Amino acid sequence: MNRPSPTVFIVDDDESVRRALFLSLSQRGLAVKAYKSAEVFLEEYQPSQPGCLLLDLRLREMDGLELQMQLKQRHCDIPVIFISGHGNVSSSVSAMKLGALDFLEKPLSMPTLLQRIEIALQEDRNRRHQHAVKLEARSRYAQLTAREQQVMAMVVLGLTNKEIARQLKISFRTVEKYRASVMQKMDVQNLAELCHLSEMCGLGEENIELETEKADKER
Amino acid sequence: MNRPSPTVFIVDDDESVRRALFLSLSQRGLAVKAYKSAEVFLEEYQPSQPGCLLLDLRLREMDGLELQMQLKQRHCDIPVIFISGHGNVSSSVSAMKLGALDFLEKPLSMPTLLQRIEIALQEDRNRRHQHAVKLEARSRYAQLTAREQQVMAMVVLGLTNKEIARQLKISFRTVEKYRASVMQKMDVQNLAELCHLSEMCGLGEENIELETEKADKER
DNA sequence: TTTGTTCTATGCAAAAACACCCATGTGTTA
DNA sequence: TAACACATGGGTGTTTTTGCATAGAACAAA
Repeated sequence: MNRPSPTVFIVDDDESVRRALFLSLSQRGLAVKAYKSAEVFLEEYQPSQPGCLLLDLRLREMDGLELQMQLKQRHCDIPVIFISGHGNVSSSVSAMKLGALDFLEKPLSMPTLLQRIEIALQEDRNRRHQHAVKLEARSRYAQLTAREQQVMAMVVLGLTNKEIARQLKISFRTVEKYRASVMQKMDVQNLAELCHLSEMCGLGEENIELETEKADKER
Repeated sequence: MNRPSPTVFIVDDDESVRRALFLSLSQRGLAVKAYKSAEVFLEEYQPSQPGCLLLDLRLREMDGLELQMQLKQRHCDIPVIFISGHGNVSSSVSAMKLGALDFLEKPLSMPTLLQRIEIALQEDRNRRHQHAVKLEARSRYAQLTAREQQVMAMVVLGLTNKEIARQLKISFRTVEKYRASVMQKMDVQNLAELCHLSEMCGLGEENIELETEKADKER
């Protein structure tokens, strides 16, 4: 697989700004792509492409905040640096509350911008790594059968095979079987790793419904 | 133990603003305490006191951002709502990056303010709950002996007693003993719970140093 | 219809964890 | 010195987990 190099995406409706940024950033060895509107960017952007987004607050049709929300809705968590000529406090606070990494005002100081871009690209690497780990675990989890998912959820809660068997009203030995399948399919060597994976990726919280433990006498 | 009711702390150097806010908020049944400077607040504030902080950006000596940083340094994570008469984008962005919950501009809309205060108080409850859980776990962890902490770290990584024994160059039986102590002192019933606790509270990542597993032949 | 997957159940044996009991040596502290 | 906490080792026995092998019933897909 080829690793695309991180790209600085620019969305600004001012042609001269786009050109200036494009030149300065390219000159420093960064890959740059510029768009004149949020709509065009949304159309073309591939979430698999690593990078960060320099986003102008005020745009013709869809404005910067709206684009940010759209990206959020589509679960694109590319780091966003807002850039604004006539930004006010209210919009900058909204942007930050929505998760923007930074909010810079024109005229831009090139050293500052470059530094923030560095931070944003690093943040992107971190997020992508986290995301990859999560995806990998989720894909393995998806390969478990319904029963196996149930058993896994209970195992991670610390129930013993016998307790699980009672809850599910199946044989103790059958639970052992499922448990072994889970360990194999999730590709973990021990309970601790399974717990770790489960916590990291928030797996299995949905399909458990425990009875309230009536008589624990019969073992 | 008596549960102090959540308090809205106000730090503003304008006497009339303090009085106005005090009155409006008290009227709505909120406990309010007002301070005329960051210094006085820092002096009097007890981190154990639940609530939120309405903080004026511009103050005479220490300004709002400086106070926010001071609080952060002292690990007080009281939710902060900034209030500013002549705030600019740059300071509002700094405040948000430092973790402020919100940043409102004067003149204040009372319904908005009340709504944000509600959010802040809820956030405070959440943070305090999290913090209490963490403290409880950490205090139990602190009662473990050095050896027990080492063993716990390895157990949570999924090592078996035999593997741990090899790493620490002590007897397998001794490890069993430590492991049992850990489970008892940490007050958990099974490995899953211990892992959960450890992940939640970031315990034990410091005192492990594993060898690189040379020959696994001798068991 | 055959093939494949899933859910179910069981037998057997080894490994691991857990729960009691015991003891020794080495410090620190009252 | 006596009491105490800690690290260390061991005995014995139970419970739990794990690995491997077998196998029937239900159901869906080829």
